[in-house]
Amino acid sequence: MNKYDPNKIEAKWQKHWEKNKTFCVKEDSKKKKFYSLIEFPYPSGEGLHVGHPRPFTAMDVISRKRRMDGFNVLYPIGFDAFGLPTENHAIKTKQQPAVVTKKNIANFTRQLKLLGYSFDWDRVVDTTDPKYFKWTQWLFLQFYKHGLAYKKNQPINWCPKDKIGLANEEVVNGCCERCGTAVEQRNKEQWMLAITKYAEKLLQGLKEVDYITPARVSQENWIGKSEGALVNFALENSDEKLQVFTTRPDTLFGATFMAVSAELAKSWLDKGWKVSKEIEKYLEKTLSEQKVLDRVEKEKTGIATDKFAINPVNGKKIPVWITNYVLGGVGTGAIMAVPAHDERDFEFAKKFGLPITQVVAPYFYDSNNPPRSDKKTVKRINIQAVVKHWSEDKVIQIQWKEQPWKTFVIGGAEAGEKLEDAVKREVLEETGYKNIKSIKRVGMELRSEWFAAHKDENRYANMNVFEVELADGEKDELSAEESEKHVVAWVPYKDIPSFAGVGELAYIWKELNNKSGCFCEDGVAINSGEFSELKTAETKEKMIAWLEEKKIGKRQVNYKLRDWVFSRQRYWGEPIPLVYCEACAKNKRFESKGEEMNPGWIPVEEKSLPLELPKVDKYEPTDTGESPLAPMTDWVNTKCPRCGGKARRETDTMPNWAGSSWYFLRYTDPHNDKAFAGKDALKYWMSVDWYNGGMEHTVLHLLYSRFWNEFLFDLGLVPTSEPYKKRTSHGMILGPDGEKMSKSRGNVINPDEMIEKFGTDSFRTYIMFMGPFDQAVMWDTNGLVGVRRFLERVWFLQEKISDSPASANAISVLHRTIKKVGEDIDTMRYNTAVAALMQLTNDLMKEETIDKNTYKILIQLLSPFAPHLSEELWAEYGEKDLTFSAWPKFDPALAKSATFTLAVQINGKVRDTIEVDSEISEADVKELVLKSEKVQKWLEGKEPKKIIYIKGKLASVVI
RNA sequence: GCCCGGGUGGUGAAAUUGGUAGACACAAGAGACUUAAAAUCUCUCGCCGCAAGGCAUACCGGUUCGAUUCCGGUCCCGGGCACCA
Repeated sequence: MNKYDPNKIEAKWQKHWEKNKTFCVKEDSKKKKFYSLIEFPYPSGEGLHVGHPRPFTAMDVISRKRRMDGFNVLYPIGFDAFGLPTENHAIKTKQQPAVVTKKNIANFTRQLKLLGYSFDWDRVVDTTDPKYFKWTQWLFLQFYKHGLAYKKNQPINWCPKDKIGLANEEVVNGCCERCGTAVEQRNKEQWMLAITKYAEKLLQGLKEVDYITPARVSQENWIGKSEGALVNFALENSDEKLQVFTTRPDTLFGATFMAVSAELAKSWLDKGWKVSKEIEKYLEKTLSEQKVLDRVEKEKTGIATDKFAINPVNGKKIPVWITNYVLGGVGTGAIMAVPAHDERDFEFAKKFGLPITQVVAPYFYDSNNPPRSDKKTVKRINIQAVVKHWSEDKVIQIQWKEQPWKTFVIGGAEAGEKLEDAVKREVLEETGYKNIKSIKRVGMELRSEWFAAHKDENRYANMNVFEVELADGEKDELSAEESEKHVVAWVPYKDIPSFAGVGELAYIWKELNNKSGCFCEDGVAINSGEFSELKTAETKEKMIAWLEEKKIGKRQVNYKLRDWVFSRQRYWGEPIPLVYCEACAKNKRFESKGEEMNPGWIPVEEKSLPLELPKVDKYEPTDTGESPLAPMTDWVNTKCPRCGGKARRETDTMPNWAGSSWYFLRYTDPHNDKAFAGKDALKYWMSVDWYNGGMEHTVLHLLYSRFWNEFLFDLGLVPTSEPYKKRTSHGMILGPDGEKMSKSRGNVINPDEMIEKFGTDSFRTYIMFMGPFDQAVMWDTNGLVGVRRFLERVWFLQEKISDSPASANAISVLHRTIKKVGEDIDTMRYNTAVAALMQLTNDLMKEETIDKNTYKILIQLLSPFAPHLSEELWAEYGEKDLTFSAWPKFDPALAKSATFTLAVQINGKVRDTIEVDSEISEADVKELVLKSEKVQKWLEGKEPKKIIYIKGKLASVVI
């Protein structure tokens, strides 16, 4: 046997796969397809980062396993190569970005090939290749023609360092996502894509796909759908209305003031509203503060005005305030403030002494004693008292004798009785304590419903909770009647959450500790006229109906999602293929919706695509925010494709996200020059069966590419509305110090070095073994040593191969491993899959000899992780095409072992283990267990109460 | 603040319809082989204890014969969103 020499083996098989085009696929209607996708890398000058191989290897393992499962697998690769780092590097080194890109792609390709991935290298795409971006431009024109692209002058987020406009999504905490520089607001004409038109579709589409929860949730949050109502408030002494959007129309009765944004107030000023000097000053200050984009929560400020609004539901006059916490760009720029049920309004009302009116009561029903539909319901006013000890940190717990309840002091208020008096009376009656120091309300008035078994009726209570401090321990004897019903106990304050028997316990506990005084959840309407005692959902519906009937409001759906700023003022991106023609603007002869919306903007003719970038020496970004293409008059001045007259080109380029919004479609037919992809290819391969990528792309890239795909689906150009069936995400690989890898920290691991030292197979297997795939893991080169040892052992096992049949134990372990590895790969639990393979290998090492068949199955199971070593050994034993060999079949009968270790528990603790026959009967187990010396010892001659037998696992003796 | 994750040996981590906590690896220690080193192999390895046994899955309580797993509460860490009305 030769020594295991990974470098030699790996080079050999990589050449073999390349020469034979093993992983290049064609559409084959006879075979089921599987399309696995990774996010194509940005080919930076740094070369491959050790983070790349984690998702790449993971999906390679899946792809290789799917091939062995009989699927026709497409696993493509490409390069997302437009973008800032390359452009900046090119500027610095005085090269053409195209040249730099080419070099970087070559280096990435070399590195990726060293990793032995089963990519279809015939389908490589490069977003900067004119043959590719011809279709990116063509697709943009479809958006344009269908009226989904429009030009808009609006403040944009400008990064002064990168000299580039940013989409809202690219601004993080008021700073540039890429470089961290504080973002400024600038006015600029920008091309926009109307992604908001697809908000509902993008939201609904999430229901039919299998995305990991965080990915789905963050998309939902980003789309930010909220349903509610628009309500018009009449202004006193004016014909004007003040319109607000609210998601809580059910709280209308609780609106005690109006809050408007500074922007809205300013617009009133411009219309001639006369205000005091103070208000003028306040507006000026607030507006200038809001220009600075910082997302940190500010101290709430505000100023009262001379305006009053009329609350349409109760005719009450309520003041209009200008505030800084209502934003101009959100909703209508004004709100109705309901301080009892909105934290922000609450905070503001407290600060300025504005009235707070409760109109929603927290609602609870006791799930242990739910109201019964066959019993009558009695309405009552109730009180509960949390009675605190005069010197210790304890409260009274009433322990009921007839019911399993442990409650506070609880009772009813009699007709006309003041609630505080009821509290005093009940405390005296139920506990005997006489001297009360203070009584304070806890939380709000609430509603509670339960079945009162002792009275055989349902109770619907107007419940009021009080905190009662005793002055001292002086008390009366309890009446015989009371002491028969319950026991009075003092329990530690912190044990309150373990009380039982009241539905509202959690609410009381929260309010006791955090006296916010504001309730923002659903409940029951109170103090709301005809709507009182209705549940929140029902109140909303009825209120909207009422508003619509009275013509003072209507149902409204809002989305947080904003349209996509699609212009960039940089060189290294796809030119936007539009020209501006003044003559055509005047003629008003529009050939598409886009031209109607953007008069004078004429699409470049499709036959003249791609519109390439001019090759020039100087393409630095400008400080003015103008595109570097703008001064290139030779390129800019052109003929109008419509009228032949003078025209100039759009000088903005597309954002980085454009090319990556449809690359998965191009992979299905990458060389097509008649269409972005052929219908048959799309029909066969789409949609992507499994897409793995970084969490950082779950909002932007995922949303944008879904948007493009859904738009193309509506045009009938792609076969499915959702592009990805399944989406998963990998955790980050951290440096050996547990920090994010970065050059400045000096904790960067170079994959080339690792591969040279340990071999690709060890590297791949280690990356899969490191830890749970979806969690961040620390790099540890020592771990790589361990994996290399494992592969050495697999290699060494050849020595043990003989003609004698496999032992029963070996067969059993082998079959359990077949099951485990297959299942673990399918669910991305790679770390335990590798552990199982190690276990099997260790077990086989202990065998005298092993048979060839067992060894070959081990090789197959290992092959997705360590394909080179596996191919070499597979060939060694006279086989061909490991890639397409059938995945080993699990046989449950063979996986069974003859005996198992029975754990014997006594009162839940393991006291003994006995090796027993797998087919042992329950009766035999019980007999055997009782014979055990250890059990005898613990029993001390007594009879066990019972013996529980869990088949194949354990017996539990209860004493 | 809200929404997701997560908290288990010296380290990375295993363990799901509730059933032997620590699989698999790393590190460490002891030994074998060797002139020596590396490599390899064997053994030990949660904590306390000579042992019997006790204590251990962030913490407190509950349900259960039995809880890392289920329920209630508390604390801490990571990620995302953040005056969205």
